[in-house]
Amino acid sequence: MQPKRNTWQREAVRATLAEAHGFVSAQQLHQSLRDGGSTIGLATVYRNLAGLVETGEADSLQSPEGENLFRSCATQGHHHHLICRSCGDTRELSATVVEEWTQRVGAEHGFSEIEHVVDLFGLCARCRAARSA
Amino acid sequence: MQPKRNTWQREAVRATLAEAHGFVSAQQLHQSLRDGGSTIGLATVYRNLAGLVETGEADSLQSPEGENLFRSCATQGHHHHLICRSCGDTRELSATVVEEWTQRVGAEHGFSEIEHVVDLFGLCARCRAARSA
DNA sequence: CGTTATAGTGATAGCCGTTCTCATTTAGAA
DNA sequence: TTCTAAATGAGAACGGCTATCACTATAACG
Repeated sequence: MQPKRNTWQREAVRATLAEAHGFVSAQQLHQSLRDGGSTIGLATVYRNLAGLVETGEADSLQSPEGENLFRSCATQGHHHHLICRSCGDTRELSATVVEEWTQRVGAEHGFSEIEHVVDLFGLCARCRAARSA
Repeated sequence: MQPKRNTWQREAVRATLAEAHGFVSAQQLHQSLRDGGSTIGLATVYRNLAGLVETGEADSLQSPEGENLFRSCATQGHHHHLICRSCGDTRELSATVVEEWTQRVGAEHGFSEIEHVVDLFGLCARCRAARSA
């Protein structure tokens, strides 16, 4: 276990991430902080985000454009997301079915160290209503 | 409909992609072509790959590292992939379990038009053996 | 308290995949 | 053959991210 010091930068990243409504990019987060008067560096934002992901305090996923997005995580442990492609609203999902399936399929093909990307994008009820209005 | 001309470059990309065993990056494909004596440019490889994806002749997905990978598509219609992160060898999967799960979860949360990204990355038997040797 | 070792920081350079630019080439129609 | 614009290719540019390294400040210890 590496030593971890408490810095105001780490806390600032944590706080700003928590304030964000959905998934945010590291750069957006950095900009928010700078806009708020912080002198925090971009590299530090990246480092702390990576740290938060490692400890399970934050989630990360790739946007379809290949950018890494982050979100402060409510649920501990492994889980997936259902994301509204219109408003970005996110639901956290746990999916035993999927976990079992990945393991089984991996084993059947002789693959090990299975990593899986399972994210659902859809249109939430509110956005669907708004669109048809 | 935009005009499409037939160039030897397009055909070369198609052919080399078909020869590849699994998912390949644009850069790898370009390198293969150059190694084979072709004078094709990198930008052209990118352009033609994008074109093939658009017409459904090729699949594309993001690796966990954020790189775009391409593959000439055997199965028509919706399917998933199990990909060796070392050699790129790929198995196409159909997964009724997963399809059902996505629909159910979407409905439970009032989401519609569910799109899902489900791709598995692992280490195939051959690469695992090679690594421990 | 003050001292001190070192984890953490921040500016910036660098890396890597991808896209853009633009002069040149060439497919395909006339 | 002639013509025109789609397509090409070399390299510049771009954007996200990581590495570097001198400096700062946390927190353990005296």
